[in-house]
Amino acid sequence: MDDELLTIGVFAARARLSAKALRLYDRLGLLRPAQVDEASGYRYYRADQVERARLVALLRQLDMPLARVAEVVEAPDGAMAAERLAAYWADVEARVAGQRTLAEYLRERLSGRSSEMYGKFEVETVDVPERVLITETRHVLAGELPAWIGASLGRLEEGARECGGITAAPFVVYHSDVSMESDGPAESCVPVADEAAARAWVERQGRARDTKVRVEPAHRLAYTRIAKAQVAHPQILAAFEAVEEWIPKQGLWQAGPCREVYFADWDTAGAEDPVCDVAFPVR
Amino acid sequence: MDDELLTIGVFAARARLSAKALRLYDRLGLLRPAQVDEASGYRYYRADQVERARLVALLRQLDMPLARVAEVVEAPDGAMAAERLAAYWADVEARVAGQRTLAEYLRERLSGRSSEMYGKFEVETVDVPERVLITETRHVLAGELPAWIGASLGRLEEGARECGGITAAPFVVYHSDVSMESDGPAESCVPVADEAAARAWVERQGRARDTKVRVEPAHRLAYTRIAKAQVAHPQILAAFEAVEEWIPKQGLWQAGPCREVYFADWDTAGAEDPVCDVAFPVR
DNA sequence: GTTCAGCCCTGCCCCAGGGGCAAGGTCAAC
DNA sequence: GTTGACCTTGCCCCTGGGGCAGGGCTGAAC
Repeated sequence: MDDELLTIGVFAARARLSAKALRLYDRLGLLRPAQVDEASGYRYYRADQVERARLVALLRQLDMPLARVAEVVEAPDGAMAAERLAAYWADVEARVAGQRTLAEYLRERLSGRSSEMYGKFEVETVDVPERVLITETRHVLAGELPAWIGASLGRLEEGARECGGITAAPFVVYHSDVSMESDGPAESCVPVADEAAARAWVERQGRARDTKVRVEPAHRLAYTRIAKAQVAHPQILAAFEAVEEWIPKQGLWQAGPCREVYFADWDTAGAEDPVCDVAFPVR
Repeated sequence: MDDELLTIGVFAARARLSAKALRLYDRLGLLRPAQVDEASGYRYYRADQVERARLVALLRQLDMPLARVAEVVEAPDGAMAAERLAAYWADVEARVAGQRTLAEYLRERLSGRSSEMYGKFEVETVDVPERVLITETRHVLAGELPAWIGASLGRLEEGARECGGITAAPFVVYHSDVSMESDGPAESCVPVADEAAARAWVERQGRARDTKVRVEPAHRLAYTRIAKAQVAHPQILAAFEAVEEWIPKQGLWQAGPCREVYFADWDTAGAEDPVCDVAFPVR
C-alpha cells in the first residue's frame, strides 16, 4: 500500500508543495525521494512520505527557515518537535511585539503629534571633563539590552572598586543603531579614578568580554532628563529625537554617538523618578 | 546650517543605516543624495535629510518592503503616511494571527494528540452520480476565503434558478493548497438540472469572473461531517487529515482534489450544527 | 512500431535587501 | 608628497523559491 511510488508531480500535489520546492528540499537533504532512477534522474516518493512533506509545507507557512524546519521534522519525537516549534514561534512573537510597539509609536509620530511630543523634553548642555573609563563592548539586540546593561554595569561597578572608585555616573554609548533589532555595538562605561589600576584590572579580566580602558577627552553633552518609565523602547526614541532636533537649532553639531547616562540608583527609583539622561556629545 | 553636506559615511552613522543601504536607496530613488560629484561619484547628503533617512530605517525595522516604505515617506502629509503605515501593520497582524493559530494547531498535533483528534472524525463514503455544475474559479487567499465562498455560492445559487434549479448541495473544490496563504485556485460549484440552460446562463455572465459549466462524472466520496464551528482554519485541517489518513487504510486511493460540501443553510445553523462535509474523491 | 503529449531533468537568470570583498579613485592632514 | 581613511563600482553570496530553455522519458493511442 505504502510502497507504491509517486512521481514528483503527483507527490507535489498531494503534499501541496511545488515540484521546484521538492527538488530544493531534496538537495538540502530535508526531504529525500525514496528512490531516484539513476539513468533518468527521475525522483520517486513513497506515499507515506506525504505526511512529512505536508508538515514541511505547514511549517513553511509560518515562514520558518528551512534550517529550523529541518530541526522540527527531524526531532527524535513529537514532544521535541513541538518544543522546537514553540521556541521558533516564541521568537516570532517577541519580534512582532517589538515591531508592534514601534509601529504604534511611528503612527502617532506621523500623525503630527511629534511637535507636542518634543515639547515635553527640556534639553540642556553640560561640560564633562576628561575622564578615565572602564568599558565593556558588545553587539546586543534591543530585547537583551536591558539585561545586558544591568549585568555589564554591575560588573564594571564592581571592578571600579579596584580602580580608585566610581567618579561619575555610569553610561552606555550606542555606536550604531539605538533601536529594536539593533546589533550595533553598545559600550557600557564606568568613570574611575585610577587609570593605572584600571589598566591592571582590565588585564586581569582576560579577553572573554570586550573589556577596555579608555580615556574620554573633555566634551560637552546636550541631554534631556527622563524618568524610569520612559527608559524603554520605543518611548525613549522620542527623547533621542528631541535632543537631536534641539542640537542644530542651537547652532551646535553632533560630535559623537548617543548615550544614556544612569545617574540614579535604578532599583530604588520609582517609575516617575528621573533616572537617566539621554545625551549627545556636541560641539 | 542645514546646507552643510555630509559624506555617505557620516550620514549613514547619523541615520543609523549602512552606506550600502544608502547606495541602494539612492538607486531606487527612495533617498537621493542632495548632490553627487560628477567626477568622483561621491554622494553628499544634506543634514536635514537625516530625518527622512531615519524614518526609512525605522520602517525597515518593521520589515516593511522598500516599495511600501516609499509610499509612506512620500505621502503628501503625515496623516496619509500614518494611514499607510497602519494599513501595512494591519496586514502584518492579520498574517501573524493566521500563523499563530496554525502554530498552535501544529504544536498540539506534534505533541502527540493527533490520534485522539483523528478519532473524533467518523469517515464514510457516498456514491455521487454524474452531475452538471456551474462553477466559479478564483485564486484566493485563505483570509478572503470565507467571504469569497459566500459571495460566489450566492451568485451561483442565484444563477441556478435559471438553470433548472439546484439539484444537490453546493461545494467548493480546492485544486491546490487548502491552507493559509494559499493562492491555489478554489472552485465553487453548484449542481444544476438543465445543462443547456446552464451553458446559456454562463454565456451571459461574460468573462469577468471565471464562470464555467462542467459535467462532473459519477464518483465516490470519502467524507466526514463537521459542525459550523469547525469550518475555519486551522481546525478544519484536522478534518481533512482525518479523511486523508482514513482513505489508504480502507484500501482506497485519492482520486482528485479535496472539497467542502455545504449541505445546510449556513446563516441559520448554530455553531454546533453539522453544516459541511469535508470530502475527497476516492477509487 | 511510431508518434505525440505530458511529464521530468538540469541549468540559468530573477526577486528583495542587503553583506562582504576587491580593485581602484579621492580627500585631508601632516 | 605621503599616508591612511574614506569613497566608488562591480561582483558573488544568502533564502526560498518562480520561470523558462533545451533536452530526455514515458505511456497510451494509432
